[in-house]
Order: sequence, then C-alpha cells, then structure tokens
Amino acid sequence: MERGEPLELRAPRGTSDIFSRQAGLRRYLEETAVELFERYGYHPITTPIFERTELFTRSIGESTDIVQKEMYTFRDKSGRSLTLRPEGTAPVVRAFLEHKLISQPLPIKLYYSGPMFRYERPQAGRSREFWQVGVEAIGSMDPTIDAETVSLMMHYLETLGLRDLGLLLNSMGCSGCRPSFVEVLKAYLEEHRANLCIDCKRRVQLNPLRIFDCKKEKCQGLLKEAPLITDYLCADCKAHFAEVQSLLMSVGVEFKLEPSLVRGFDYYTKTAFEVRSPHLGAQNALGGGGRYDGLIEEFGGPPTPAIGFALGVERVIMALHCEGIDLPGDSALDVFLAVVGKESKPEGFKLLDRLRKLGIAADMNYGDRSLKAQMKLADRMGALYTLFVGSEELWRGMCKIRDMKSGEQVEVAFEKIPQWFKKQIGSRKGKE
RNA sequence: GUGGCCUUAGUGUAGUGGUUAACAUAAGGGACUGUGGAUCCUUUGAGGCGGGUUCGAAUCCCGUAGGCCACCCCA
Repeated sequence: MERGEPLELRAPRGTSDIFSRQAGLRRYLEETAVELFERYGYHPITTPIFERTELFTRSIGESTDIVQKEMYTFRDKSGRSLTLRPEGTAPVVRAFLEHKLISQPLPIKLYYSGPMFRYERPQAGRSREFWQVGVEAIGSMDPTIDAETVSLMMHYLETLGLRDLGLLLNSMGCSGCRPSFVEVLKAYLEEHRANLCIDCKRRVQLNPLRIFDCKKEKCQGLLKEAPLITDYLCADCKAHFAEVQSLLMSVGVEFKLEPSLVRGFDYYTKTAFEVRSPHLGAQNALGGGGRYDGLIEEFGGPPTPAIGFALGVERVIMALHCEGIDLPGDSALDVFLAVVGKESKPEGFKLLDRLRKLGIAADMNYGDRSLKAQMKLADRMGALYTLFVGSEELWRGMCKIRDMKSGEQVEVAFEKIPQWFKKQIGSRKGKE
C-alpha cells in the first residue's frame, strides 16, 4: 500500500462516534424502551438499513422535503437505486406485506430501534445519521389503539424522568374529507396570496398544509382566520378523534389540540401527534407519529389501518440533559483485582477467571503498577471491592478484600473467594 | 440549500502580530519500594486543513473542512 496524503481522521459530516458514557446512556434508553414496549404487547422487528428507493418516494411523498433533498440515494453494482432509510415506518410496512403478517392476529404490534439517515445541514439535535426508536401497530382502526400509542410514547418519556413535555394532538382527516379541506384552504390562501411570505406563496399549490408551520408574523396573522382541518372532518373522523381524546383523558394523558399540526409525511391520516421539549431550541420535537390508514393499500396491500410513532434518541438524551436528569451510563465493576508482585499474577489471573465465570464483573491491573496506583485505578473504575493477591496471601492461603465504599477489610480463604463475592454482590444488588 | 457565529493539549479555557503558546482538569510516574478518593512534585500532550501578507502569524487576509445558531424541515 502506498502512503499518500495522511488520512483525514474525522467521522463524516453529521455523524458521530458513540462511546463511553453516551453509549451506556443510549443502551439504557433502548433497554427501557424494550421493557416498556413489550409490556404494551409489542414485538421487535429489525429491517435493513437500506431499501429500494421507491419505497420511500411512494410512502413519504414526492413533494416532501425528505424525498426532495434529504435522502441518501445511491446505485449498487447492478444499478438498483437504493436509499438509506430516512424513517422507520415504510420498511416495517414493507416487511408486513412481504411476510404476509396480515394472517397474524391483528393488530400486529412491532417496535424497532436503529439509525436513520437524512442529508441535512447538521446542527445540535439534527445530524445526518440519527437514532430512532419507534412502534407500529398495524391492522386496527379502533381509537383505543390511537390512545394507547400516544400514551405509550408519553409513558416512555415520563419513565425516563422527563417532565417538561408538550403533547400536541390533531386530526388530519381521511381520504374522504382531507382533499376537500385542502381545496378550501387553497382557495382561502389564493385569495390572500398578496399577504403571504415568499416561501408560503410557493407552498400554496405544492403543499398548502405546511403553511401552518410558518413562523412569519404576517402569515401567522392570516392563518388565525384560515379554515381549520378540524372544522372539515367527516362524521367518522370527527367521532374517531373525539373518542381518542376522551380515552387519553381517561388515562391522564394531557395534550393540547393543535389544528395546525401538520407532519412532514404525506401518508398521515386522522390522528397526528408530536411531543416537544421547551429546552431544545428549534429542534424541539422529541418524537411524533400518527395514523396512516392509506399506506398499506398504497403499497398494493389490502386496505389496512395502522398507526405508529418514532422518537429521536439523541433529542431525548438532550432533553434529559437539559432537565438535569441523571441516568445510569457506565456499567459498574464489582471487583478489582490488585496484584502485588509479578509472581502472584498467574494465581490472580486464575482467580479472576473463576469470578467472571460466576457472573461477577471483575477486572485487574495489566502491566506493572505500584499497589498505590492500582488502588487509584480501582477507585477510578468504580469497583465495589478490591481483592488483593500477593505473595503474602498466597503463602497464607487468605486474601484481603477491601470494601471500597466503607474502607473495611476482611480476609477470606483463597478457595472461598468466588462464593464470598457471589453472596456479597447478590445481596448488595438486591438491596438497591 | 440560505444567512450568521465559531474552531488552541483528551476536556474546558487564556493569549489577539515578536524569544521555550499559559492555566485548570484528565492521563503516566513519584513523594508513600503492600492499600484509593486529599496534598505536593514530575512527565506526556495543542492553534482543523491549505494558501497568502509579513523580517516574523495561533493572532491579519483568502479558500476549504467541521461544529454551532437561525431559516428550510424534522427525530
């Protein structure tokens, strides 16, 4: 291999390495999600990181920003157009159809966790590779599942300890009532076109619902008078939405109705929701979701209602940080083995092996270090106990064990050490 | 994709044209050759990258990369 320019040792733009405390924190969030989602009857699914490009263009919508400018699309060696997944719903729905999961008892409830990719200009809380956990419940139009999905999302965030959350709720109507609303809205906007900002003028025809997101004052003023989707819902959508609200209230989930909430995918119908944190600046959405009753049919399947949500893991972590919530990050070490004198190391190594095979987290010093330095290391590693192995111990057949919290030391016969630890650590963990 | 701000040891900062780039902290070693968290000593380690101006650049200029903030949009 030739040596040319030195390697640029930097992760690609908008990506980052996750290790140490961040990695532990992320794993904790994931484990918490797994435990809770399974308690709600969800099952894991893992889908590929990339899919055929059309899967996303067809589901998310040709006119959306994600499809227009944010997808990582490439051709493989046989010329297929593939795309790194920008979101998790379309792949799950694809898998649902491919494996004929419709023959399972419905609704089928699936959860996932994994990286998503969007080519955007990076900022805090917005990177090109980011992690989402999400759920999809496919096959039921019961408003109970809407309420359950929303409440699961909130339950999860509250389980982590988040308190400052704002839940926004809306109904986007269905294929029956939304188109007529969009026409009414377009008509209204055309009438006041002169008063819209430049961006919004462009949106009127392209995606009029998006105008509700505009932050410009003159647009906002106009929108106060604009027709609202909730006033144009058909009887079915109206009843469904009312039922969802009442079910949410019955389990104590607080929400704010937000008739201007429009999510960035074309496939949403009826219930749409989003949870925000006030601490995160412009990237304030921790997660969101909604019903997508038309998507499965759009993919060529039988008409099948479905609903889901996704949470941005990095944003959840940011929100936790902003609220000053401390969560377990690093895994604790039970035992640190301090070796005194080179000749004791082989015995120490064997002892360590026995501890680890009993399920005790144990580590030792490598290389030569003074006992003092080893103690320092044990402290830094957060070990519960330090076990001393040296010529004196080997000679007497007894080892000193130091409780690092209290500083108390006991002596235990060599062959009883593994069991002694097993007992101590078992009871200690039981108490906590 | 648009506009703005920023980039100095692992981390957090100082220095704003002039001899060895400072401080704190972390890391290694020691004072304490068999006992941690304190203290003291000591060692290692840095101006994103590429050009230019200048006798001389971390400092000024241009470019580029990355980060951040606001848009756009979303998790």
